[in-house]
Amino acid sequence: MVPAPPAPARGPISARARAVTAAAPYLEGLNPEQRLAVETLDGAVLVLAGAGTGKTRVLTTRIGHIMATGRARGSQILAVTFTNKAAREMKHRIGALVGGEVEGMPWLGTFHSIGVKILRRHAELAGLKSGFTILDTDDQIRLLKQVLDVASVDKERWPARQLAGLIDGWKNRGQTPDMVPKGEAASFADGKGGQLYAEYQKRLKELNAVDFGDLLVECVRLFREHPDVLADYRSRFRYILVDEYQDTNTVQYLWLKLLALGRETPLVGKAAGSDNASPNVCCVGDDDQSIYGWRGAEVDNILRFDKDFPGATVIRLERNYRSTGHILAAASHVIAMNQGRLGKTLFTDGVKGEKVTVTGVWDDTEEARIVGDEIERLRKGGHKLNEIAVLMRASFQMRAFEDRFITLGMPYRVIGGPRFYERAEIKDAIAYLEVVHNPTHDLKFERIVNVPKRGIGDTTVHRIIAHSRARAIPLAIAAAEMVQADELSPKTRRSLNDLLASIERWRSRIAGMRHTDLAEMIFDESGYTAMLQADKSPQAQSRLENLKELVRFMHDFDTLEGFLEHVSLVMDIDSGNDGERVTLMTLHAAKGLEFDTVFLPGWEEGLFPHQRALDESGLKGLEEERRLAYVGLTRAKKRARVSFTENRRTRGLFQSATPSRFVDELPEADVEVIEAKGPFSGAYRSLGGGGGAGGYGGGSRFDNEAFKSSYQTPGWQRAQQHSQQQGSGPGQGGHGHAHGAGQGQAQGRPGGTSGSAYGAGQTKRWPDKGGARTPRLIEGQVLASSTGSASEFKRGDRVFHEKFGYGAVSEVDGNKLTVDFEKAGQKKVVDSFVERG
DNA sequence: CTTAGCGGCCTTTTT
DNA sequence: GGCCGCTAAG
Repeated sequence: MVPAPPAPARGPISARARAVTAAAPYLEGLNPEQRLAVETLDGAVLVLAGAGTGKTRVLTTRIGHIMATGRARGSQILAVTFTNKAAREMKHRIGALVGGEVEGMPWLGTFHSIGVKILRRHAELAGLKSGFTILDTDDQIRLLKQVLDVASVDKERWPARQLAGLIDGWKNRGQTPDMVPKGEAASFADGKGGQLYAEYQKRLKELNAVDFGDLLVECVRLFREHPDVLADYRSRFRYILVDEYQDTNTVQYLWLKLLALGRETPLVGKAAGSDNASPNVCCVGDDDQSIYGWRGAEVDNILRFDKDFPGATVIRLERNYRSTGHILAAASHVIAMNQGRLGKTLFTDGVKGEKVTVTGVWDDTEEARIVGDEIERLRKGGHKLNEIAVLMRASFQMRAFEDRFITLGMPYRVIGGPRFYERAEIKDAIAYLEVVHNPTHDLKFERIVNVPKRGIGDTTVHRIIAHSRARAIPLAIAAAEMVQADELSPKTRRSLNDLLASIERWRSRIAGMRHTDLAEMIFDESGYTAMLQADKSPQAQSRLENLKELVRFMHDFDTLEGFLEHVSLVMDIDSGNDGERVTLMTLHAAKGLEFDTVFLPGWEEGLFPHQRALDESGLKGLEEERRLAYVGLTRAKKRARVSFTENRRTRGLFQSATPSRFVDELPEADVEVIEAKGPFSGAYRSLGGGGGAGGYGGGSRFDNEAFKSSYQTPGWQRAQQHSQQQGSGPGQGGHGHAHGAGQGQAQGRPGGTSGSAYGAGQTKRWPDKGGARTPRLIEGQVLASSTGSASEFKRGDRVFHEKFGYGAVSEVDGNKLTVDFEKAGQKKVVDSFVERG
């Protein structure tokens, strides 16, 4: 049911608020709805903020307003976000608003960071010691493996990962081992699922550790079991604000309800306003942008807000300040196909702007090519590369774009690859630091005990673990005891002893030297740096760089301890990633961002909507996929470019694809069909042309029939011939090597190489250079022959490339090089992307 | 203890 | 087609 439109602010509240307004410049420039959202301070408020309607501004202004009106001090406001990034942004903006640092808001943070804060204060009540450690996903898996071992579960059939997923899911729903539904608990390891979960929790307690899920589950338990503690927080938090409410999962929801209402169920049938606990809770979100159902988010939370908080004020922000008319209309039309939504109608006063374009192409290579060409064109027209993004459904799609951009010399950055703290070398490094800081951190100890390899293998580790279990002591102590005894072979014994001695030695230096120097010392003396230096693989270099980056980052902290506390929670680093670059990322990663021009490739059935979402979640899954389409479109300020391929390469082989149903859901009036200008566009062109001008003659414009028939056209056949020639042609064969998805290259190239090395205006375009020089046109080659400047490299030079590693130059053409990479095969690259190897 | 080779998996991802 | 994780051989 769609809640009634918001009633205007009433009585004394508005009067009071208005009185303030005169002296509150921050309220100026807000539209009426935004202002209402800022000024409705009493009771529960749900702000439905459509894409680009000024959500963050409302949230931050509201906080500023609460403080400015003296209703509460910063320390009495609880403001939760999902990501550290969002928390940072909010802090920053409130700071700008209030003028000054936001030291006064200790309770602004992520659900998890606030959860830790609360748990640390009452650790004993939660059955923990105050210095408990927080396990990351890696530690979690490690621990689960041990649990599976002890229970002698076949790890082949029942991987620890899967159990981790299940436990995560249970924790997301706030279920402790005894609360897990029997059927579900039985679904793992022949009915042992529940037991294993219980065992895992027991081990966590023994280790004085919690995982991410526990930060909330344990908090909820604390609140339930200790009403006095809950009451304390309830009186402390006069105002509660929640960002991205549509993304909350069940524990977060319970957590909030306990804090806001003091109980988990709303008063049924009671007059809402009479509840003098008066939860001043304000949730901001957009049901249409709920795209995290698969990791436990419950859209229902936002859909039933007014049932949880009877009498809640619902305010809709529908005035969009981001996108031009056609884009907004297209997005709205698509999202309107969804059933379960609260319903909003976004509008804009701005210009209609350009229509959303739809282009069908032959395959992913051509798709990347037309996108690259268009970006080239836009850049020449003065478009900022930072204002361009390519948003895709799945990360494997990025490959084609990266390849193409490298060929073009187009600077790009990838967001959402493996993040900094997820890289193996960083985890190793942090594990060392953690062990030095706290030698009883068993999982970290286990991680580094044989990295770099020092002859302490699985058997030894297992014996240490067994010993530590038997005596209920930490691994490091167990190891020390075993070194004293004659348990181990002399070699192992010595090696282990050296390690333990080193740890002690480093530990004794904590107080005496700068933590950054200590870190360097540790990486050096442990042999870790030496290991990377000895590593000839192409990634080793950037790994060393990452370590340096880590040490640089440590400078921001005063102590080792401070640094470690930070990283256990914040798996994120703000690295200077500046410079003009095109952004490549997934649709998920794009939520909350905006760009002038947005490319949306891969709109094909099976990929988007993703087949798996459909199979596993049916209509619900489809609607979430549709919301993803909505999120994608609404990222665009001025230009949105949708494309789909007719042939998608999956698992190495080509499969013909059908355009996404979402393409058909775009409203005719706001869309323009564009022909691909490449040589492979025959099929689509025939469709667009054959279907009548515009191609919108009712029914599906892109359905299978149309495509089937187009397969007979000359264009298609030509294209097919082409692709066959290409497939076997030189320079194409290299496709598919060495991408090493996520090998620390996630940032694209490091600074230094500049896109400007690639002279604009020198590019000759398809297809004018036809068969004159080569019978087959191989992409990249035309470009390769067209640049004037001579390269500093010559045939036979050995070079190093950030992404492809080492190789030898086999051909030089202007500033384009053909290089035979040792690992990656033959690639064409721009010389500015390589250095002498 | 290390390394090579084989088999299974393959959407999205924060804390 | 490629990567990760595990197992079995050296």
